[in-house]
Amino acid sequence: MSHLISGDELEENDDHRRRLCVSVFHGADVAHRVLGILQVPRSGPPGSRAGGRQRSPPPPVHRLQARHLLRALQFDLRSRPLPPPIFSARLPGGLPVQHDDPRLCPDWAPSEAIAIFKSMSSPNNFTFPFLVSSCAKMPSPETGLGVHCHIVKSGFDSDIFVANSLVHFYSRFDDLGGARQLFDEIPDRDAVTYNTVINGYARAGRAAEALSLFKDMCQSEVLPDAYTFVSLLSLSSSMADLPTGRFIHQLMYKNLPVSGVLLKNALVDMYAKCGEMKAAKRAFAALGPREISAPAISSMITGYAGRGEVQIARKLFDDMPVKDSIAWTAIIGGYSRAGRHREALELFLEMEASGAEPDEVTVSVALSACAQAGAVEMVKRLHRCAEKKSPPRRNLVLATAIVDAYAKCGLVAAATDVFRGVDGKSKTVPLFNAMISGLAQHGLGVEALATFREMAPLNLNPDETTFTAVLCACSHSGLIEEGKKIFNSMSTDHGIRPQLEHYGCMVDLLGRGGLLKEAFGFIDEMPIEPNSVIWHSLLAACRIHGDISTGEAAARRFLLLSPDGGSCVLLSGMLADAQRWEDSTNVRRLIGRNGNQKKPAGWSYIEWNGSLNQEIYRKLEEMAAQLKSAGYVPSTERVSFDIDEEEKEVAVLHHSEKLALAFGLITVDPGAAIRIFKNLRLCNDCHSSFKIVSKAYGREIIVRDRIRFHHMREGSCSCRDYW
DNA sequence: TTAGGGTTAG
Repeated sequence: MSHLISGDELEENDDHRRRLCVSVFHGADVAHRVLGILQVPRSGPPGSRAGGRQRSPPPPVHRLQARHLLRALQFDLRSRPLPPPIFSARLPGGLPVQHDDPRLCPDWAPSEAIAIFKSMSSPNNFTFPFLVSSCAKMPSPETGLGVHCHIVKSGFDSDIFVANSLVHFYSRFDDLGGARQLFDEIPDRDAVTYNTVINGYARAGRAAEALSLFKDMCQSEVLPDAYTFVSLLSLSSSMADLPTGRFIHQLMYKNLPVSGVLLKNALVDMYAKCGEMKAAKRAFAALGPREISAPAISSMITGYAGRGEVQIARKLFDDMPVKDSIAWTAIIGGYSRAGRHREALELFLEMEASGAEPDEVTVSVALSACAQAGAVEMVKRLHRCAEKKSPPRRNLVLATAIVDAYAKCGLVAAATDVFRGVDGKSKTVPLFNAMISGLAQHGLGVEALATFREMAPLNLNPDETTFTAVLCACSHSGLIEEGKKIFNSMSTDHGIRPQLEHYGCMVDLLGRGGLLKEAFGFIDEMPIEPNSVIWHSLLAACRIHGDISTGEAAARRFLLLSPDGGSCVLLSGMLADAQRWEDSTNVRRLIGRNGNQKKPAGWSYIEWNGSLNQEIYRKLEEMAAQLKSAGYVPSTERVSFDIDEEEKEVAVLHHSEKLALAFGLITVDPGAAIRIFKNLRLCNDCHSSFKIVSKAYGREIIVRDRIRFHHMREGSCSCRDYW
């Protein structure tokens, strides 16, 4: 189309218009342009006649034309000839891999499709499926709900195609109740009807309902097809449920030839997600040369990375000549899940440099790596990047990731700003969870509870994660009564049965608050079996409060569940506190004999000019001495055994966080906070010496340890020495 | 004398 034709000209020249409509068959990109030229008039909602009563309305688009346009707008890969393979990759086993460009799907124009519909003279049962499907692609369900009314009024809802598209529409907007109701009302359900609802359940993780419906389907006249199996395999993948996945595979094997790229990919994905890489590799090898595509490779990357085999995943990734954003995200997420956050972030930078466009999932995954690594400057950068591309106030996935990352990096105020920037009505449960949990980590219990109370007026139902965050907030801030009330309200008001982690929070809450006997009784009355973590938590509380008898009882229960001696350093430390040196030594000997588990090495790091420096040890040996000469006297009157993770370190002076602090004192601008990230818990000595330093040097020090944040200023800490 | 609905990878 070398020149543009004005809408007026077209209205006078119907023939010309028809020719344009025919050209629509070349694809939706062309259709898009045609629509721009046609300037389809805006009109009222379906069912109202506002559109038809406009003054001098343009001639309505003929039904046939509209159908062609609608079809073109829905044009997707299925109707395109398979493009030639554009690259080849190689599996570790040496299998050649070819890939078809998966990103040929043109821009969607659902709103234009709807506009076309509104100008139609008489839509029929062939029109509605297109229309409803367009409505299912809209950001919100309003239009589709209007269309549904229109369909019911015009009686087309009895058409199976129309009904199926409506079932899909409800399912897409997560209204599975609505979808199921429609499903139940359809007298002659076909495979598509079943598939649509099964897929809806599968995507929502409602495995039992999906499988039960599948069973109904098998017992009915309707036979499952490839679509059914794709959904069921996808369900097994997302739940990492290997037995179910295998069962589905067997059924498939008996009942239909495994054909079609999607089904084969789904099989690869199922085995990969279940960590069954041998079977995944077999399924991958069964792909034809033209079937090996980005989805299959991405599944393999995720599978290998998930098992910690990052090198194999990396090799697969490196061999992809064309890497789409999903493959990039898979490998970045793979490094991050393996704890290699810094490499994950380096890959993200590489992705940007390569010209590939990170999408919202890529940015979220990178943010999560930042959050784990404490990469403050990178979070700020990603936030700026998101503001440009898809502002978090409207993109809830990004908003949630940013709130989480800011909070985990110690910038709780920045997290709050982003959270407040999201319109109340748009806020989601995960967003609230990120915010509440962030406030909890910073010991801002009152603020966390206030945020929690904002949920009910917005009709948001807190989930398991919300309660974990809220109870954690109570625990970190010593809000015992509030915590108890909220815990009890879980089952009475919200219908959520407390899980082990919630019981754990309660034990922590009671224990830290000194209610050790109550905590003990609480554990004994738990309806689910307590694990060693719960007893350990009580043991830790007993040590804080110096309650040896309860501590010994807790230690006995702990040992029953964790006979390798695990963290009995706590008990030994507690006995040492009580000056029962002999007992303490005996316990430590016992640990020496049985406790052969490897402890992670302690590390801290601090960001300097935005770059992460994990090798501060070497760099900072000299700095420690300098710190000492500046008047800092290490307090060694209580060398705690609680610092089991770092017991190999000879002296508390050499704790990595102290070195990081020394480095921070020298390198961080006066006036700016010194932010330190530590993988383990801050020990007593470091905690008290940091407070001294904050006063002596007039610096704000923010430390993130394994459990929470400590904001230290003027000689005191935000945790009020309660952590 | 047709056409239309539902599926895979982070």
